Amino acid sequence: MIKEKGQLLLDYINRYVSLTKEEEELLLSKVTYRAYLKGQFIVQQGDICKYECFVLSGCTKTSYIDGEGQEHIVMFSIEDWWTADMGSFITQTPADYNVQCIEKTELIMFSYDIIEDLYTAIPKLERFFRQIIQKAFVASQKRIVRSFSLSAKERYVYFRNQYPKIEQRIPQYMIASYLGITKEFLSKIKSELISEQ
Amino acid sequence: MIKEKGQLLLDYINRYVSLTKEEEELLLSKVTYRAYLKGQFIVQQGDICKYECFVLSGCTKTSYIDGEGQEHIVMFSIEDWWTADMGSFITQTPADYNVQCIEKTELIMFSYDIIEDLYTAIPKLERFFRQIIQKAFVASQKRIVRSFSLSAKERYVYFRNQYPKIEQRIPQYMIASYLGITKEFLSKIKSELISEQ
DNA sequence: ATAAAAAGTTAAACTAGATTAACATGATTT
DNA sequence: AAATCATGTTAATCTAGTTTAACTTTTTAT
Repeated sequence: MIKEKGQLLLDYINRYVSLTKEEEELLLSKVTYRAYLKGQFIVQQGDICKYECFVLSGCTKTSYIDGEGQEHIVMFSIEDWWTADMGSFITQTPADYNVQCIEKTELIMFSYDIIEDLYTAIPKLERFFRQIIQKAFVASQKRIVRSFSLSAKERYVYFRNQYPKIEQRIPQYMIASYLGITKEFLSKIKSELISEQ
Repeated sequence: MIKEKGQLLLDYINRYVSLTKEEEELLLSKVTYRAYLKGQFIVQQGDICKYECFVLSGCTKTSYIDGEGQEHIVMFSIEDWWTADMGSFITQTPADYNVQCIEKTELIMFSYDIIEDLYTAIPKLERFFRQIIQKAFVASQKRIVRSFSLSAKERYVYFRNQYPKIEQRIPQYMIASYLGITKEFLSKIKSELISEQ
């Protein structure tokens, strides 16, 4: 299974660094393939997050339940992206977030216990992860900027343009949560956008 | 100069990885010490950001000027932290942010042209930067969560508790900008907090 | 096919925070 | 010491987005 599915991961990694055949084999021998059903949790708030996961197919949401029991979605992860509670993973302390599948989702999982060995055996992976985390950090900073320099409507239009494929696959109330607004207000925004042209 | 000032940087790095004496010397021979005056810019919106900077002393703000000419502060960096426009640095494209000193500030600068050589010569640095960027990413995600699950007053109280030292050093209108509110509203929040007890 | 549950819509009343504007205090320069 | 400029305050008015609640549409399960 991992042989067959692993190629997608290798292709992805090789966009950043070039692994030798031996390194590729070693890597695939250390990671785990797993499929989750829609609704299943990869991480639950309070768990110790044991895995960094590469998404082969499907979609997950990373969310936070606040004091009033309200869910706030922090990110979606689709094919060719990563999912985990990074904070919990790197410190091995209880997770702040839930990671839940909103479609049937296939993952390749890097466990905490083996990732250090992998870094030692394949130093290029350290570079690879540094690069993708740098990109994730930059994206996260840009999201903060958008959250205070754009109105809700502008953020929605930005989201729709940036992630046209995601929008089709996700219920609207989750998009509202990701944008930091209520589902009612998103509904209003959408009807305004329609009547605008 | 770098000999004398560099020890702070080495101490910081050695909290994450252990460098040999030779690696320490090589590192210090490749980086640059520089002092900026209050008000000077390290990066200006539109520049290509050439340096990742470690802050030895002083304080910088990283901010964004929006379409209406409003400044939005994305982060402050003080002693023992980093400053740059990471997005511009990693892609060598024009910066979205200004990085400006709000005090006299001493830096150690890692230039884009030498950092790749350093990674090659000292692979441990790759690990070091991976680790600090992971931490920065986690902090950035947490800030997004706070921005939509806390009120302005709660965010201010959080900031005050989290960064008591920074608050004293920074004009209030910059704190308001960082919190994503107007200076007038922060003023109101402060007077409410005083009358509350 | 039907019922039940989940997701989306609309509209009225409300509130956190913005805007405007006038004033107060403090710091810097001459 | 006065003048200027940057920073901070207060209060009235306004608005983007929330809340509540009733209703409609779509999806899922039986």
